[in-house]
Amino acid sequence: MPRPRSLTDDQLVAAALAVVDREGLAALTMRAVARELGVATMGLYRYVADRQALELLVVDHVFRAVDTSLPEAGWQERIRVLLDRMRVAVARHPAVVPLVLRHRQAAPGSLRLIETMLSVLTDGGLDGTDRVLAQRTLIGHLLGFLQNEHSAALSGPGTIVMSELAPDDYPLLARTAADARSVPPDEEFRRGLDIVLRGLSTT
Amino acid sequence: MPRPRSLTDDQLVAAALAVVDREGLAALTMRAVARELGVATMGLYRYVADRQALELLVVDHVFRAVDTSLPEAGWQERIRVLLDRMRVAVARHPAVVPLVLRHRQAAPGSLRLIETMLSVLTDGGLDGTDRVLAQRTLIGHLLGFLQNEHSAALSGPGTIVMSELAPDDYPLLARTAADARSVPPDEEFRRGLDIVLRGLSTT
DNA sequence: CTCCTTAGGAGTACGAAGTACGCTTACGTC
DNA sequence: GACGTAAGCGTACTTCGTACTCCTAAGGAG
Repeated sequence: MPRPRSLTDDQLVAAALAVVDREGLAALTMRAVARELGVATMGLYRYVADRQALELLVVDHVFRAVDTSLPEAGWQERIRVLLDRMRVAVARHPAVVPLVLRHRQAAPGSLRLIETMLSVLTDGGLDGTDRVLAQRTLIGHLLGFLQNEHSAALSGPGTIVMSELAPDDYPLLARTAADARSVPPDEEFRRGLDIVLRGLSTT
Repeated sequence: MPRPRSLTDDQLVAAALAVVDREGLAALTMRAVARELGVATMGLYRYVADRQALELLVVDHVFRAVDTSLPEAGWQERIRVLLDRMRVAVARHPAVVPLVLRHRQAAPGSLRLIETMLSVLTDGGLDGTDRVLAQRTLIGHLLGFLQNEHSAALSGPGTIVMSELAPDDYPLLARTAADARSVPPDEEFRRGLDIVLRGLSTT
């Protein structure tokens, strides 16, 4: 009956991601997104309650992009595939990592992923608090990895600085930082996840 | 020769923590900290370059409070003790978790902790990229746990909401969330860390 | 004891960001 | 073709971080 809305959620998210990908997370302001859409600043408030709601839309979109169909394989391999897809989905927009950490619990799209993870873990013979712990540990590992990667990538500047620290004060740190520079993110994630999965298997 | 500074770093940090503990992280503004110290807002800039520097002081203080002397025990047990001390140090000021995540790499006090961790891992027979991965995985686990705990504690409101989801749509999630409510944070951390340590041992 | 150096301290002000509020306008239905 | 409901816009207020300026006072050197 009334005038139909002229912007879809997808358009909002696309505009927000465009701003973030181009200018970084700090540039994600209501004004910037509105400008990106060719709309007045306050026009955005027709579609989202506030800035948090906009951020949540973005995070939800990232999670929804993850395919939850899994191959026929052992449960560890299926967990590996699922978590790696999540990692890759976030890595497509590196600057949104802090948003993902802040809003993942409130994003409906993440519930589907958790449910899928739980079904795989159940398949692996886990239940009760063991299943709770396994799921939390796996998600925690992903969150920790994203955080690590975002603020201190192994092959990034922080590692270089550490590798140049006075070896007298921090002998192992300087040495280890040098070793670290050759480990790419996907290898770091895969091998780290293998450690966790090994721990889950040998209960 | 000139007038000595009248505020110590410790006083700055104490004021900032007082504000954060009392009113939450969002209340941590230059104005609020200055008021807490009985000083003009701009007076703070005599002691810190900007707000980031103040946050860094806080994070560094949290890390410095961690005792790095370790008991005579197996390397896994020493790792457990060290990481649990880090967890407890942060848990004393729950609202600073986001600050810790943002600034840990830049806080000098964390270097000492990393160095200690590396020495224990070396004792456990790890070196090269294995040592890199072990250290990253353990720190990642801590960061992930802190993040989990901060934004979605197992015994918190988010879990309750999930346990009340439509069991038809999310059967495992609703069930698992109900199981989760009985797991206290320290148990979650200990058992999660055990999983990782098991994975590190059975290489 | 006095003076000089230098930091401490206060106040003002500006730009950026979130967002409340009220007016105008366009769409879909009768 | 008229009307009612939202859409869309512009203005303005509030809260922050922080640059700038001026004044004060501490404390050592003579």
